[in-house]
Amino acid sequence: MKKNSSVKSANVRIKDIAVKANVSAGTVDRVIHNRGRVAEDVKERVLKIIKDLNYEPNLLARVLGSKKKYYLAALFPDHQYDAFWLAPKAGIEKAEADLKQYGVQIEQFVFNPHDPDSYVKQATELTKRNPDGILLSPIYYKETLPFFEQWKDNNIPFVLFNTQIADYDPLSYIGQDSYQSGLLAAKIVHFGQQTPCSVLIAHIDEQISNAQHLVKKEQGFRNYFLQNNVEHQFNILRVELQRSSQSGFIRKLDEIVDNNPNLKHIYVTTSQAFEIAKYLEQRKITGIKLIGYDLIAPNLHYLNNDKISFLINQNPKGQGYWGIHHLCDHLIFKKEVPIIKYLPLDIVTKENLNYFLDE
Amino acid sequence: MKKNSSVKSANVRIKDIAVKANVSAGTVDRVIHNRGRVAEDVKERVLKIIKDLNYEPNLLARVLGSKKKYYLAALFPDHQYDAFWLAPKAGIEKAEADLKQYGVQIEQFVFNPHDPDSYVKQATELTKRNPDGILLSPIYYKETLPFFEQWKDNNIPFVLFNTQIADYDPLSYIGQDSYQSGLLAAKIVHFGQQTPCSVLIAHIDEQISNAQHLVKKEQGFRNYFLQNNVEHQFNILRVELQRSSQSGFIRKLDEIVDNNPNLKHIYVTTSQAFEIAKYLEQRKITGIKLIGYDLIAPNLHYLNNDKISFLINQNPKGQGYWGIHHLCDHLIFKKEVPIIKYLPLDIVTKENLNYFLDE
DNA sequence: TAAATTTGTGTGTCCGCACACGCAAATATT
DNA sequence: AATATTTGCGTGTGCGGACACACAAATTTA
Repeated sequence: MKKNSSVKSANVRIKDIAVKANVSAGTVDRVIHNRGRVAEDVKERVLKIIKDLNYEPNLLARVLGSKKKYYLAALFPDHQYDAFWLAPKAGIEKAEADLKQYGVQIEQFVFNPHDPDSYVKQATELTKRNPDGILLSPIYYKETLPFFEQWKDNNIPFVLFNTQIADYDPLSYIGQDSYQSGLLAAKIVHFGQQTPCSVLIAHIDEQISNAQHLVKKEQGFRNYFLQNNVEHQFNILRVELQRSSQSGFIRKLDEIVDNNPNLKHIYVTTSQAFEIAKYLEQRKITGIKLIGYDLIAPNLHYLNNDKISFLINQNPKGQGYWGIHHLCDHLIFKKEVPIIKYLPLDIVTKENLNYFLDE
Repeated sequence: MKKNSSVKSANVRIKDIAVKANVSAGTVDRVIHNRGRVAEDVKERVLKIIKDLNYEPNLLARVLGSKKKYYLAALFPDHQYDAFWLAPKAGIEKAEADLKQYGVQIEQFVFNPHDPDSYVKQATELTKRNPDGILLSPIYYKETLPFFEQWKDNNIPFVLFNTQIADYDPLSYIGQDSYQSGLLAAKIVHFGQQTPCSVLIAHIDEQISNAQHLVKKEQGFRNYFLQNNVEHQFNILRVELQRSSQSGFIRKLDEIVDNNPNLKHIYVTTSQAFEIAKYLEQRKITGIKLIGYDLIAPNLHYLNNDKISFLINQNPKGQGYWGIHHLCDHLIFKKEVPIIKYLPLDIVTKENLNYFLDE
């Protein structure tokens, strides 16, 4: 019974529906696509049969028959400024290759992540192209909103990744759960530390004010100790560092290290853990364990060195890949798309690094 | 230049080749499929043009046009005996849904993992069905070889997962890198332990003799300490336990615990970490940290309890999923398939568990 | 040398769907 | 009442490729 219905459903064609409804294929087609020009009673009859027979259109034939091309646009920072962005780019390109057969073509718009004007300029350019769908990492909140509004008016679906902005309901958000990753980092620290000690949270190279995700990471990190009733064992410090000021960077660290002989762990909330590793190496400090983010080359160097214990990774390649796929699921395959998709928080260490490097 | 060639290649059709070669589409078709009946010089001319134009067949049209159906078979243990197998099963079914459009249909053959006869029986049944491709977890070495031979003779590609047998070169192997996962477990133990202590390796419910992967896990685990020159800090014990003998199970553990007051970590090489957790809970022993494998329900219970610190997971759902995909890449899409594909070794803890549960 | 095969090639139909077009009947406009 | 428009429906072609078939020319066989 059950078996038959599911097996059969794969083979129901428009023609079958037409026969059963005593109309022509064209009429069924008009019903399916809501093109009008169908008598109300006939329409309902057809609709009922479609439902009864569990009709599922053959996507291959659909795509082949409609010669429609889909132009998608992707907006994200130039990897020249931050190697992190190589990964989403690769994911986007992989998705493009996967979906080429379906008439998908993607144009990339990259901008300087330190320059809002560059962002706006690229977003404007992108909008002019009037793509069928947009994938973007909206790192500038204020600057982004007008574009959201415009896209919404033009009915262009857009998917966000890496940075979330909930206004103007995007089709979907793909990315990191910053709070949770803070919790996770704390768990690792806790596991690695039985005796009381100091722990430093280091925010590097981003203005906290403009980076909500750093705040959330810190909250998650701190809350872990509270939730597990071990806050008395951990003296939590924090610091904001800028790489641009080399001397300030070192001075601040020196001060912290000198004043906290019991410092055992540093949690770097950005991808710049390698800067701390470099510092520790230069100062010949051992016994401080490092946890950071992102599998970029300088981090990997220190991970393989055992100077960095763990890197937390949230599949940046997958973010690009799934972002494009979500757009296509919506546009081409008319599938439901989850409003939010968090990719797994991977704990990466020297011993399992390999598996995360390619795919 | 480069740009043009890649953009254009998407649109080369058989017809275009035919025109350029001054032959009909049928002839080009015969060349492409090596159906013979083409003059040698014409064949070479066509082949050259195909290459020059960078022709890539439109897969959608291909699948649509050839009404060929692909019957695949999957052979793996019944999840009734070990919940682990629910995951590969789910992956296989997901792949089936993905590939249904391409005419793929999969039949599952499940067996009792404790009974070689059951394995052989199902494998025989499967072979009778003469599928176009086979995905299997060949947990019985000796019993498997004759089937490999038979399939090889019949030119039926087969993909292995979870358990590797290199003889008779399968199309591909997908699964775990046991040695590496042993290393990883040791890394975690090492990170969590600054002072000298005892560590127990527990093999539960499998005869070591028949389970090469357990041996490899143990090797990896031990070698970590050697490679990092910390073997003197860790007193490594080992034990083989059988759940079938409840009293023996407890007696052996009691003995070890009593004789090793400094025991701080237990590494369970199978999915039965929960049994140890249960034991520790009953004996009200705290201060011993547990690392195990696989996200099965009883393990998750103790993971959420903080009785198990970490579970190592090698995406069992993905194993089923990718296994089927590899078969189809080979059979349908004529793509190169990697001979070996290790899925990421995930370190799972209470704090990132959610991400690994569905996808 | 005539008949039977074997090459080599082109043509046509189908796969399931999208979409344009054609056309009669019903309805609206003047 | 004659004409114009709209509604409701069917037909036909194309998407790119697979495959069956037809058929002339080249070869083989008798």
